[in-house]
This record gives sequence, C-alpha cells and structure tokens, in this order.
Amino acid sequence: MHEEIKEAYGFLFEKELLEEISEVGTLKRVKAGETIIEIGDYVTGMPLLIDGAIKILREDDKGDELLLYFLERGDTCAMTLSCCLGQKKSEIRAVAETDTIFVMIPIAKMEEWTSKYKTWRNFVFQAYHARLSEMLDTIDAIAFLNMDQRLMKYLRDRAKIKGEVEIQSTHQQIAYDLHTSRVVISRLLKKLEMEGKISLQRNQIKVIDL
Amino acid sequence: MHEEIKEAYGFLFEKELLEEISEVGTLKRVKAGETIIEIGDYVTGMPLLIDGAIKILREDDKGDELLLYFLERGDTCAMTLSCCLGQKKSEIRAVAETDTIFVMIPIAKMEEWTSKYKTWRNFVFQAYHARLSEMLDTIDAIAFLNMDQRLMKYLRDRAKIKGEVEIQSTHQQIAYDLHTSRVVISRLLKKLEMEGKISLQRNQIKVIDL
DNA sequence: GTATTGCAGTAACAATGGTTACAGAGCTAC
DNA sequence: GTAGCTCTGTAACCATTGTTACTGCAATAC
Repeated sequence: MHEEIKEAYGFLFEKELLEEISEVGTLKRVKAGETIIEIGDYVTGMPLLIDGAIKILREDDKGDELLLYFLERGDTCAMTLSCCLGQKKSEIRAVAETDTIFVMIPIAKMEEWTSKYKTWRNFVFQAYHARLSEMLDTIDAIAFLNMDQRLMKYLRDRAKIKGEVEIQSTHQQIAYDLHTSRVVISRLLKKLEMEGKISLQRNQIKVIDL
Repeated sequence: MHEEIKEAYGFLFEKELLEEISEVGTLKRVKAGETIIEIGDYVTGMPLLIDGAIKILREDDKGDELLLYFLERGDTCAMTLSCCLGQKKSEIRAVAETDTIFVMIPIAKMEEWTSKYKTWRNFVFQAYHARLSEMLDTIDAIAFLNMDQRLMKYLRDRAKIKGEVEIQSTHQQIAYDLHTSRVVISRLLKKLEMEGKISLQRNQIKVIDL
C-alpha cells in the first residue's frame, strides 16, 4: 500500500506522514457506480483519492438530484472533512464514477496531523480552496448558463475525467445529474449531433468537437 | 479597538491572539452600500467582522450578478482566505449590506497564526465549513426552488440580517441579487402581497408572514 | 425464432420566467 | 405650484424548459 500512496502523494507529504497514512489508513477499492457515502450517513473518515474518480451529488427533499463536481486523484472531499470536524451527517452523496481506489483516514488522525504537519495543513486548506472553486463553478453553470451550454460543459467534463471521447451513459442518467428530464436531454443531444459536435449511439455519446 | 475585538471574538481566542489581532489588524468602517472588494482585485488581507453585514456576490462575464450569501458578526470570508493562500485575485464582490465594522488582518499573520494557535486554526476551518454550507444552500435554492420561493427565502434572510421586518430596497435591486428582471420581482411581490404575506410601499417591503 | 424490457426520438402542449412597452404614482428640485 | 426623475404595476408576448404520450429500435431472455 505504501507504494500507491507514495506515488499519488509523495510530492506533497514528507516520509513520516506517508508512513503514518500507510499505518492508520485503510485502502478501499470500489467499482464504478457504487455509492461510497449516502446523504445522512455519519462520516467516519476522510478519503484520499489514489486513482479513479468520484462524483459528488446533492439531493433535495423530493429526491431530485444535482451533480456538484468530480473528485480525482490527489483530491479529498472537503465536504466530508467539514462534516468530520462538526461530527455531522453527510450533506452529499458520493458515487464512484469509474473504478476507484482511495485511502480512508480516521477522523482523529486527521485532526492530529493538522497541528503536526505543515504539509498536511496546507493540503487541507488547498482542498477547501479547490472545493469552493468547484462550487462557484457549479453555481455559475446553473445560474448563468442555459441547459444546452450546461450539457456541453457536462460532456466536456466527463470526457476529461475519463480521458476518452466516448461517454457511456443513458440520457436518463445525464438528466439526473443536471436535474432536468430525459426528454430535454434527448432533444438537446440530438441538436448537438445535428451541429456535428457529438455522435450518438445507444448508451454512448462520442465527443467530436465541443 | 481591543475592546471591540474582545467583545466579538473573546469567547473564541486566547488573550495573546486577541492582542496580536489588535496589534497588526486595521479597523475599518464602511457605510451601507459601499463596495469592500471588487472582482479581480488582489486580496491583501482577511476581514474579521465585528459588526454589521456584508453581502457576497458573484458576477458572470456579461456583468450579470448573483447573491451568494451574507457575512455577519463573527464571520470571515473563506473565499478571501482561499485567495490569500493562493495569492490570487478575488473571485467575488463584497458589498456592505449595513454599516459595517471589521478588522483587516495581513495575509502573512494569518498564515503564522495557523501554526501558532489552535483556536485560530479551528476558527479558519469553521469558516470554511460555514461558507461551504452557505454555498450548498445557495445551490439548493437556484437548482431546486422556483423564483417565488427563492424570493421568499431572500426576503426572510434579509429581514433576519437586519433584525427588522422592513426591508429598504427597490425591486430592481432585488432582481439583481436574484439574477432575474425587475418585472418578474414586481409580479411576484404583488402576488405575495395579495396572499397577505408582505405589504408594499415605495422603496420598502414589510414582511408580515413568510 | 418471439416476447419482453429498456432506451431513444419526437410531437404537442403547459408552465415558468424573461422582454418590451407603457401608464401612473411618489418624490425632489425649482 | 409643476417639471423631471425614479419606482411600481400591468399587459402582451416570447423563449426556454418541463410534461405527457406514443412510436420504434436494440438488446436480452426464453
């Protein structure tokens, strides 16, 4: 396990911290599509992403969803982190976007390291900063963009995360992420295809030029 | 100055930290309506609110605005804080909602205190946590609520911040905050008045039962 | 092969919110 | 007083998004 952590975080943390992480962290592997944390769950630890991607979703009282952002290698979930400190329940749902590997750190340790290691402190601040930026980005999208532009941004983001131009997904799944209806997504995707920006197959969208 | 800081932050920070704040901080007073920081400005310090309220706004490239949240006594702007660490330009605009007093802390000090004082560290984490929560709240509102409900929430929030049921504001100003048009706000306010939830005068809205 | 299921395409319509245009009310300056 | 300005109310219309309903295609099970 040490090697995987070192590879992903070696450039950030000193040897002692990497060793501590190896010691107290638990390595977890989840398959694409698996739910990692559910809204209302008590947060028991903090995940450090080694490989893969996780999508973070918000849900309202009627069960409507909205994608907030993706976490990638080297990221951690500041939202979770916040919950840790407050001993609160999770405000969000986390679902593996691809097959994912991460290390789970117990809450107590992460508090201890905050005073012990400057690199850890900076990492945590950096994580908060990154999450705030992503949230701003999300707000910009839902406040200032029309659905067609939001959809284009969404497709670009997903293609980038996966590192491929093909996106495996049904229109309904996209509709959930963008908090709209399947019909709207089908309509807009067809329009994008007409414009030569994507090509459509069953369960797959190929990004050509977005 | 020491007294004002002690009154607002005495329950959080130890004597030495309060003294350091008094020493290096600059007390600022701004009138309601004044802009405290503009998008693109370099961030030179971090504000600790002593009294009053500040509203934080986001703007898109076309100049359209959106209210993100309010800061009150005891709050600090985590967004600013983020910018400090990254030496970046401000992503947001801050405008005094009421007459406001705050202490400006130089960046260097706030980094130093992060390792020196546990109480300061907790305060900073707490600030990040609070801002993330507010952002989630804002996202919920724009993603899941209709304009009439967003308007009601907005009026409730403003009445609470000011501690009065009368809100001094034109319909146009409200429209800017909610990123919509004056006509829409007038229409909805009239509907709320019909329902007996508010009463309307020129430049003033009185909250009756929201 | 056929039946079943899930997915995508499309039309018609409804609801919400945004835009334009204009009238009138209230305040201020003179 | 009245001239000029800002703010509010309202109607009519448009654009975008959401909803309902139905069709046909592709994959899978049998």
